[in-house]
Amino acid sequence: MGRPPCCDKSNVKKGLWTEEEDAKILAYVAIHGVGNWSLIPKKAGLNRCGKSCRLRWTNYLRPDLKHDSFSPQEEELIIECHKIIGSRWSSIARKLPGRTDNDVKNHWNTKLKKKLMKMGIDPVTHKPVSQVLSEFRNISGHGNASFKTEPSNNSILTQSNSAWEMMRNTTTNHESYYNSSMMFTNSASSEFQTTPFHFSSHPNHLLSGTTSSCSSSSSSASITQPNQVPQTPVTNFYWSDFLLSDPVPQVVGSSATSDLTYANNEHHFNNQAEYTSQNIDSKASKTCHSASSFVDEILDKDQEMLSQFPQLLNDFDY
DNA sequence: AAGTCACTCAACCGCAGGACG
DNA sequence: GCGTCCTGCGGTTGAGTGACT
Repeated sequence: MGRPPCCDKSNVKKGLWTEEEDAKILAYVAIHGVGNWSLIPKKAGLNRCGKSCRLRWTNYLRPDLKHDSFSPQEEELIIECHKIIGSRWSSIARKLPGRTDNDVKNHWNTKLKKKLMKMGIDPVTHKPVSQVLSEFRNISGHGNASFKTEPSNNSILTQSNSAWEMMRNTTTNHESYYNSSMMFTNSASSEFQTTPFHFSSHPNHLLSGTTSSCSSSSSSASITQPNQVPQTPVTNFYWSDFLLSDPVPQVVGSSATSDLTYANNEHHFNNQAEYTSQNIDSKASKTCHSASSFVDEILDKDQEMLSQFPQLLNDFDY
């Protein structure tokens, strides 16, 4: 049976909105306010689905919306928020007054993702692509011929896409992978970490739109070059090493650690976003003591699974 | 000038969760 | 506890447009 449609699809108009339709919604909302969108089309004299009306209002007609392009500061905040909470566009949009989740999502998919990939940063893990590729070779055992090609400057995007696709294909449920990744501390995997990016200490350096910003990075932004072998050799594979290296920008000179509650604690995320924008060292001492044992348990399970199902590693077919 | 391609973004779709009776 | 309705959300689609051949 399934869920009944929200409206008679065959009798409602679809597609782009006309000025006249916009005017009808605006006029109705001005008098009655928003709410009960299923009734609004009828009351406002629109041949549209209520859901469509709500979307048009929230994404375009709302008076508090900005319609200009994203500023570098907004872009940096999106990237930082995405690093922390992933593709929770509505939460990210709440950090950007006048922007909708649809705006943020579109901007990420069309601009920011490509910018990061051009800079050699995997947009999913926010880690250097070379590191992701290097680690992935360890998943597949002793490497695979298709990934042994030497990356050139011209192949950064291709390499990035490869890394991205590998992550997607390897994870049966990408969202669960991502959510679980948010729950980890970096403490257990710090042995294999490269130096994290410091967004806040270098405003806009990520967003200059050129790869030169990457190559000219200072000591505080020591991202691994796309065509460069990671400085820290990866000798073993750990799932935890695929996870975000640090959900918050690391404070130089401190032992800032992450927190287990990022993914599920909006309040905490708000604090972190403010923290990010202000670059203050207020949470450096906030430590989660259960994190290591949690990661250890995951790793133990991982080893257990591999010992029981060794053929899993052989099943990858790239 | 015409055709093709790539990109952007508004809009759609289906699912999940909360409120309510 | 269950069903229905409404709203919010994230992923995806496709029309429009400009760049390129």
